[in-house]
Amino acid sequence: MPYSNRQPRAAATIRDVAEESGFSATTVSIVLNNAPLARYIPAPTKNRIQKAAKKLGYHPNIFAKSLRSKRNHTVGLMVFDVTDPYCTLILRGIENTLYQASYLPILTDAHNERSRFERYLEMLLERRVEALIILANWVLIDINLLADLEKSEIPTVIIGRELESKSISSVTVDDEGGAYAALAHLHVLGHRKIAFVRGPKALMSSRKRWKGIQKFAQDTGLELDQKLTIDLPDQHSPNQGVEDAYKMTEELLKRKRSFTALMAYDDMTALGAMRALTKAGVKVPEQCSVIGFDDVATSALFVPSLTTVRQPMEAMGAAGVNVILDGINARAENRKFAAVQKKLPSELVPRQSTRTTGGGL
Amino acid sequence: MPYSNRQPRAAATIRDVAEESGFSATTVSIVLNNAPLARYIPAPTKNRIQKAAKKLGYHPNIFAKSLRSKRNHTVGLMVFDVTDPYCTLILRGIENTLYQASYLPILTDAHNERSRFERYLEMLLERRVEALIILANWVLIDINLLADLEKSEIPTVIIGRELESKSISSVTVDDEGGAYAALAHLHVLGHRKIAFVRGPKALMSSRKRWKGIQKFAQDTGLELDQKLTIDLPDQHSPNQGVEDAYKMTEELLKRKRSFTALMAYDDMTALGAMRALTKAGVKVPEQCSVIGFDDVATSALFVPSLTTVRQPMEAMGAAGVNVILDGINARAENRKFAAVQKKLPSELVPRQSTRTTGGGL
DNA sequence: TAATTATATAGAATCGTTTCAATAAACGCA
DNA sequence: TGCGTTTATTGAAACGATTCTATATAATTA
Repeated sequence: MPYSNRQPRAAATIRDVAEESGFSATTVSIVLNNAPLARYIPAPTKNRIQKAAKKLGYHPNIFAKSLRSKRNHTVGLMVFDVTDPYCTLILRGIENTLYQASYLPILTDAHNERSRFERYLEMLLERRVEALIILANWVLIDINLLADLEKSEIPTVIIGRELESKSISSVTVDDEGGAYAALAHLHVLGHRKIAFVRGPKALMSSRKRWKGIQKFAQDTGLELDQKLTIDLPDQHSPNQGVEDAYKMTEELLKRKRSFTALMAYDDMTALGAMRALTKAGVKVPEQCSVIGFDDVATSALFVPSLTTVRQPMEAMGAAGVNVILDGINARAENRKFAAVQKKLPSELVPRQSTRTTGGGL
Repeated sequence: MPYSNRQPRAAATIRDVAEESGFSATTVSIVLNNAPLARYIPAPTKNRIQKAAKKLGYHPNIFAKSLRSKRNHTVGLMVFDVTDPYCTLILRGIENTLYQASYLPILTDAHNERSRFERYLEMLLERRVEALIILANWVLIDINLLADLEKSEIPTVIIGRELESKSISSVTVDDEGGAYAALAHLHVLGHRKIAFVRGPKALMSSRKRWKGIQKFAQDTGLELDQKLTIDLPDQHSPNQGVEDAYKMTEELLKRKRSFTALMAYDDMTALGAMRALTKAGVKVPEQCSVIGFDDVATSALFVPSLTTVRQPMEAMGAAGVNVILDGINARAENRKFAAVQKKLPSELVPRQSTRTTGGGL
């Protein structure tokens, strides 16, 4: 019968099972939860109770259960923008790892808005989620926001952004190393005149990547030409990322300073840059190599496919979950638990958009 | 203080607020919930209670609350594959609409696996979500699965797939009309020899789109060349979609039968086809126009950008949520509520990948 | 044999709310 | 004045589980 006009006949309670099986609610509870005392209960009793439970289609009322036990096997998941392609694989990693631990996430999306973040945080805390996973794909986390999180007093991890916090864990990729490797890749291919479309200065990851670039330059004596470097605006948002990069690259081209390779802040930026180059008649990779960062899904599909530095997104999601799971367990056992800052290695993924500077322009 | 070694001092209860304010728990409850009886409570009393609640940082225990009221303002959200780019905007629409109604979704991802679907469904029902939203981006929903859903007896909507069910609602795009419009677009541009990479036969949307194509052919006398039609395999999965389409298009090209336009089942398929065409030396759109369906994020970024039929994804998500919200409300007021099948219009988005067959091959 | 201890089960308290039913004062009006 | 409302507030029951404490029998040990 459709739910439309069904009489919501009360679901079976533990007392129904007690009655059906001929034992008390206490015994039923002990058996069904396999509580410590269950070891004193003989098999026949257990069987009868289990049979009764099955017959009645008994499912413990989770509210009652949580009310007593103060646990609900639920974590809060706050994304700053689900439509950012950077999120999806991380989401997958999170979901998958939670699944294995029989936890379920409540999904919220801050839309990169401060007020929305706060409202959602409040909602999640009211629901007494056991932990918080923040997927900080973008800017915006200022110091106060961090304070909000710290006072929440439940295990919290931020994925995708480093943090100076004693109580909040984080999982990030090795931005510095990744950028270093990317530049090394271009260098090995013979590129010396390299343009950079840097990320917004406000972003920690942007600063780290630039640090990696500087380090490589220092290590090898490569000259970083100021005139070939341009920054994305600070109020840059991930979805207009391509658009912004397009404009910045046009800007760059106007300077009439030749380069044989372009390194972009991230894949979206690289895609925008490639578009601008193509539009300007510069062939990629024949006349100019392009390299990105992240390895979002689109990068592999593009023509030419984009050489990039892969963030191990699924692994990052998984690592984040494991961190908070540790936190939850520590808490349940009344142990101490210190926040951890994990940094995962990146991986260079060479594809079609980069090649040796042979004929070059 | 970090949560690591904090004494989890009990949160304030309604009785604490009662004591602090000098009224009974009953009165506090009435005031704080603005229950009907609150109209008899004078302002000064209300103020004192509210002040006390604020002072103690009182948040009602949601488990206790749900235990009594049997409501939890939570819906189950089952996605068949989050990594499918088709999902993201729908997710956004769902999230946004739920937010406005102060509902929160529990996110689950079936990974296109039957067993995982079942396990998650069970978990969601155990948590007594008030409704179910299924984001069926892909195949796999066989008849039994539908039965699973029907017996759940809570408002349920499937987004992205039509259904013959008296108790389950659905929200879909007008596949037939969309495909009709797409073909019309090609036709207007002068294309007559048109190749089709059709979706898996098992998919309802695939069948509908083909129906739209047939209808257009019939209406205009356009000839559909069997030799220019090829099907994606049934066990097609969204992420290998591009790969599959690539192979299928190569297959098609081997037939050595000329065509000036190619219509793909969806955007991913179109992207794969474009790649194969480019690889084979066929220029898009100069020598061959390509059109997709869906308008996933990547389509606008591609070079050339992909002409496609946009599904109003955010609107679909929103519509789905509104359907189940109606169901929830009907249920709360003990009204009847019939499942609805909504079909939203699509929109043609002309971009660079299609043009008139002027010089053509 | 008596005193323990292990086994098997149940009654009652508890978790923190909401809500039913009750009570008492103040008010309106015949 | 008296009686029915309206206003203002509360104690106690209920929601459905878990768990503490108690009890009775059986088995073991001194």
